[in-house]
Amino acid sequence: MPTAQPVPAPDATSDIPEVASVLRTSVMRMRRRLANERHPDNDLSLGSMAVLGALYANDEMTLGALAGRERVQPPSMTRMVNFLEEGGYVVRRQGETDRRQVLVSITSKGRRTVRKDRLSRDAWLAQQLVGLDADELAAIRTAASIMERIATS
Amino acid sequence: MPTAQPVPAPDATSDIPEVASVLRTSVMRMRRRLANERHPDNDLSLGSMAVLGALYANDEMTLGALAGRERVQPPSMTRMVNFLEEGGYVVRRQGETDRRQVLVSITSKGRRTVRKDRLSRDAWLAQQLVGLDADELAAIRTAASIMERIATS
DNA sequence: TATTGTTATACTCTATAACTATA
DNA sequence: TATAGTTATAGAGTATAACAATA
Repeated sequence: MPTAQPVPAPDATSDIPEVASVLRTSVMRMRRRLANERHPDNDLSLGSMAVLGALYANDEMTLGALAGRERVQPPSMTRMVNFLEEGGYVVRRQGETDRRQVLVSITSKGRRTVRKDRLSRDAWLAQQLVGLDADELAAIRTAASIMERIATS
Repeated sequence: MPTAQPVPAPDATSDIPEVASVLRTSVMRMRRRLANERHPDNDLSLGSMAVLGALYANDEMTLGALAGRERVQPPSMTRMVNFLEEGGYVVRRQGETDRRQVLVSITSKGRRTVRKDRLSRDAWLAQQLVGLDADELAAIRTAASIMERIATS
């Protein structure tokens, strides 16, 4: 029998498959729930709002950059930008140095929408988070950051 | 000027809107990435695999219970079960006490598929988690558990 | 020739409404 | 009448393939 030893550091590696599994499952269910809970007075899809959010932060992006950032194919981004442009949330202009490019920028209506909706569009989720303690919020923040890195890697 | 005081305990509540926002965003992107990264030799959708996983754990469930668990409407679950049944992964039988019910159970092929795929289907995600330390894995576990609770609430 | 974006088309997943069978 | 599940149908979101414009 081996001599008693300090408890070995938990082998984090051995947990990885299980963590991957629970993470994947919870992400799938969470996403569906989020899609169901979006605010009825906002006719923008979650995807469109994400695009608008990116433009809120970056002012002007090429369509390709938006597609890359949101991890959709260019035709999908064309559709989203069409929709946002029809609603007056963004404008297109032709690239100057490279005229194949389409530069998309957010309008003042788009900015207003982002600000107004940031208050309300996370309201449901925020409500679900009420009651969590600081450690739990920190865990979510850490996990979200890791997911973001994985999703955009 | 007020006397210097100990740093106040961070007001976790004030962080909630921001945490909600980053969580929502990361879930959306992560889900899309997961959908893109599923293993090519597995023709079962992520949703079908989740159903099979539930049946692996529970042996036999009604179609309604499966729909409730996966948070889809009954017609959607009918489709998934049809698909799984055609593939020989599950079988239907009529409820005994209530003959309106459809009891769905997993076949040995389904069990084999779950076992085999549990090893491979999370492989991509697990690979992304390699290198995380124990605290980070714990954070993901905590966050996943909270997401699961929220999504099924 | 290669790249950026668009158009045409089709597929997957999900929902609602109407229906059947059973309670 | 109410409930469990199915069928019919439609909508949202995404993809691939083919194309146009530009580099």
